[in-house]
Amino acid sequence: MCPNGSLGRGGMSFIPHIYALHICTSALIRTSAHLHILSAHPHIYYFCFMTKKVRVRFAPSPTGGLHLGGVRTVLFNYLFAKQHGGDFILRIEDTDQNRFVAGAEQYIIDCLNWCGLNPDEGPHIGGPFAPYRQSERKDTYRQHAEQLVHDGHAYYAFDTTGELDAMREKFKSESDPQPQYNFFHRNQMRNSFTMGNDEVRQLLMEQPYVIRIKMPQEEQVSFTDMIRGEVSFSSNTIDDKVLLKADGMPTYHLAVVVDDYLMKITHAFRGEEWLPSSPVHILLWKYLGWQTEMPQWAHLPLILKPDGHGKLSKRDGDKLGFPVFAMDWKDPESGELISGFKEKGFLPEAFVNMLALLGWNDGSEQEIFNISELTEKFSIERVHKGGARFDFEKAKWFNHEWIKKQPVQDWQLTVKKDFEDKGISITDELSFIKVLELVKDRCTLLTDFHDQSWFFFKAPETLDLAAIKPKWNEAKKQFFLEFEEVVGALQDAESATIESAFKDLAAAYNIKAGDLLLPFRIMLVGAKFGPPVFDIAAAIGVAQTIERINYALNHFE
RNA sequence: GCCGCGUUGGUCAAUCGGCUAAGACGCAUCCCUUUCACGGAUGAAUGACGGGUUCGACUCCCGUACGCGGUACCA
Repeated sequence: MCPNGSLGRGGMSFIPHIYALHICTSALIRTSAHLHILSAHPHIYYFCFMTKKVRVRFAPSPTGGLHLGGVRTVLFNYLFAKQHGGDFILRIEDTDQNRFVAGAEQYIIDCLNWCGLNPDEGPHIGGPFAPYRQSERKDTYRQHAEQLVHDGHAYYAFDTTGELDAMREKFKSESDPQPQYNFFHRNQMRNSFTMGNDEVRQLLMEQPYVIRIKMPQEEQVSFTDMIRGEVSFSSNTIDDKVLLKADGMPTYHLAVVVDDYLMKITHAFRGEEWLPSSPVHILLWKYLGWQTEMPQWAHLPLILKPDGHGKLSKRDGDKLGFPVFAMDWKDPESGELISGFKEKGFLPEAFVNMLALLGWNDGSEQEIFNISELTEKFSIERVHKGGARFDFEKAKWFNHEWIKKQPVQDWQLTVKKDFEDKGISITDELSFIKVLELVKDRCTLLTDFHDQSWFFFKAPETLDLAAIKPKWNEAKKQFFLEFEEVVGALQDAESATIESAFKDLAAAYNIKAGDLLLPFRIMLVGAKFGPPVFDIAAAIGVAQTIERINYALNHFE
């Protein structure tokens, strides 16, 4: 399956892309890291194979809650890693000190834990490539940025925000509404291209500066995306991105490349929003001299709003009545609470299953997958290119399927907690489980259990009198009065025993049992819903049944 | 504006040139159930548009339209 030592043929368009990674069975698989830069001049391209352990990472910035799309990115990373016996790393990209939000990192870790997608390495558990927080690796980035300057691939820039704005304003035109800091304009800015060495040295000590990548002119930067195939960009359309900010922190562009290299990442999966800046990253891999180690890229499709346009954002969720975060997130600044799937009543298995099927399927008709089936069947090349609209109804369907599928023991504690929060304390675990078992077919969310079964634990106070009043009469009243005695004298309180006693008595009264069933239900439940009445009567017991009949009889008049 | 990536029912989607175009969610009708559900059955509903290539195109190519993303000292 994984022949050793074979090399790719050289022709530019004949490079065999090694997609079928999943066919390899050993933990060590062959990966191809290749990059080809098509330039006007000598075609330079590299193509090499190496054997190494699969390592993937999820690299969120701790700026708030963990979004659906984020969890799906985690999932795909996780599945790919586990499928290949590789490692899944959590790396915190906290390079923007302005957007840092306290508690966000722990929240992300908690979400991953709830989903069962725990990393093998990360800031909370450490690992051989620690630290895993970029803010703690600050010095590393500068060193590489300086190296790029030294090699002529980057330069110092001293322009202030005001000067940048002025430049953009000055060159703005109909055909170029957003002028870029690039080969065309950089010669007119204040940077180490336009200034003498002495002046630069002087300024370096005196004022803040950034390091920018020097984007080449007229170069096609192409790479093979595991999902999209060949993707190509002209270097002309990309500006000289800032690599190192004035505060000494790297931007994402520098940090991902440096860390992916240092952490020996073999496959980099991220959202599609990164596709346009991928040439910057590819060039950086090349300029830093690491191209043979470059990971294989896969840009995941976005998850879109159910209606309207654009990608799903936290605002849509609460507006449309469904969560967009994995778990409840309370913004420490504003105090705003944004709801999560966990608290909404989702099973983590269902949440993960639903996410996996949003943009991926295994080609069969199967829709319900557990994590080990997903791990076995997942393949990155079957991930769709186009974005998927999120449909909360379908998400609920997944949850319902999982509620029916999972043993009650797995989630009863969650439901118990929900009951307690709603004022019902559970004392008898065993009968609680029986009740859950009885009503689970009619619950799509864990929070539905309360509404579907509270009457097992508490007598109804208000009764739906309108449902029985029109057909209520003295004969029925007499029936129930006598039924109280019959039930009290029963040998056992099994559902079937109660049922036959009920029907026998109905026959004796010459009333159709069907005409008595609804009143009985109203007596026990208060309304027209719930599992079969005799099951309810059996569950609440003889004494409680009699009590409820009595209470109702007093209210039916 | 420019650059990139997309486009099969309302939504998620199968299809790798042979289509009378799967399946699921949702919706409708019926059956089951003397409640509400579950379950079962049936039904309505799909290849953006225009050109090529081909015996044959949803599938390959080119345009157009539309959507999305990017165009920051944010990630």
